[in-house]
Amino acid sequence: MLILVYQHFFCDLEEKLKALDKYLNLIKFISQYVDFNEDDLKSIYTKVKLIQLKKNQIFINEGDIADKIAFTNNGYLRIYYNFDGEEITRDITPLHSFATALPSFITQKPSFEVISAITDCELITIHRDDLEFLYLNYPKWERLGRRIIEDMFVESQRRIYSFITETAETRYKKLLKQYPEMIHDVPLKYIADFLGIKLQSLSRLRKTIDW
Amino acid sequence: MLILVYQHFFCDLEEKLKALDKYLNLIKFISQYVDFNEDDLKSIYTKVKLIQLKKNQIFINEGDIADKIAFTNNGYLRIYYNFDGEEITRDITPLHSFATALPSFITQKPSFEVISAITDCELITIHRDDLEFLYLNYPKWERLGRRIIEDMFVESQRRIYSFITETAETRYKKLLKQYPEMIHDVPLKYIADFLGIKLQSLSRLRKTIDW
DNA sequence: GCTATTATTTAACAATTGTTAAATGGTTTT
DNA sequence: AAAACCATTTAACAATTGTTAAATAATAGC
Repeated sequence: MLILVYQHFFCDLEEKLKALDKYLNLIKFISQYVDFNEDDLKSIYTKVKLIQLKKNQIFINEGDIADKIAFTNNGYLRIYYNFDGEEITRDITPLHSFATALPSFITQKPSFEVISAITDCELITIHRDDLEFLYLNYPKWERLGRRIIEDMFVESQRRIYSFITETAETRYKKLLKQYPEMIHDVPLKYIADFLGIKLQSLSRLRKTIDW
Repeated sequence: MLILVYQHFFCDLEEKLKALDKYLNLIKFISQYVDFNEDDLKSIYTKVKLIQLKKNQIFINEGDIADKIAFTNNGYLRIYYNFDGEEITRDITPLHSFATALPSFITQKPSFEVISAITDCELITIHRDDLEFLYLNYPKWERLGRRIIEDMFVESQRRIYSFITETAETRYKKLLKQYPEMIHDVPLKYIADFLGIKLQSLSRLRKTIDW
């Protein structure tokens, strides 16, 4: 089905190949949720933008009004905020997932959260107005948005369970198991934050793990 | 606006008053998100069911396939699962909010989570099929669903920040501040779970708090 | 390659939270 | 009212995590 969509979607070969290269991950991700035909996909094709971020470059800054969402085509983003003079990383986006500073995106008030690139990143972005346009004009897109955020909520709840029931060591082991490549690209200080412990505690914990 | 809707919505006085009594909280909640007219509201009026739960009665059990969502018209629900022979409470629903075992509700697989009544509860419930019907036939409902779950996600992320940056004492103080009435109706063991600490630790912490 | 910078580790000690077990207090049932 | 049950507190000790400070390792810039 996915292949079929692809074949009909892009008219000429060159464009087809270029788009395949660029948007395959996004289309794969979307197709998990809603069964899109070529017209549905066309509706987004003109709306999205492909951007590159260098390591440590900021996608959404503190005080910005978040007006775009990113899909990580490549690389890792982190979401953090400044707390007591320190940066507290709340989330590290897995490859091929969505991120924005949602409180600001929803309310259109200045963001307290910052989103920046841990590694060099390639992002597929869509502007809030365009997304809103899709939501209002294509019920399927609204449905897609709802389903994606539902899954993000469930994952978030799973993480809360892990804070309640698991030790930091267990959380670390499970993170490694779930995202084994992450450890190569993401500095430990961000991972420590994500796990809810201090960098030094993570380091100590890593030393004493018996696998 | 809300009043206006009400006036047009219900034809005869008796029905109007009864419904006002029953569904006011729900309609208030919904109206925060989407501007509904009387027709929109009518679309739900025939779909929802009002049910009463006694204290400790179960709304969705482990192994059930979650096929309904609850709005807490009155009383407190808790969401927990059985972990290592113990019940781990992940969430306590505030008054006038939605709850379901979402992973099961989404996937239609047996629920690992249990939802039960902490106090006597009055719930407004809607069946999954009916909600699905509303989603598919009324874009506004899909929109409502998306916006509610977005807010739930944001709240969930806020809680993750609190696990990362705050001590249990701070989390407890903030909970008291946010939901001062909760402490009267909800046993401390559930609150301890919610905060991610043991009952005994919460008790110790309560003793040493300097306000 | 050398230097400066950043990332990670190490260690000693402090604070917080968990564990176990028992006591106290409150409610419900009989 | 007494008994049984559940909720909460208390306490001693254990385990985990935080704090501070420094050493070592790795990386980036020159």
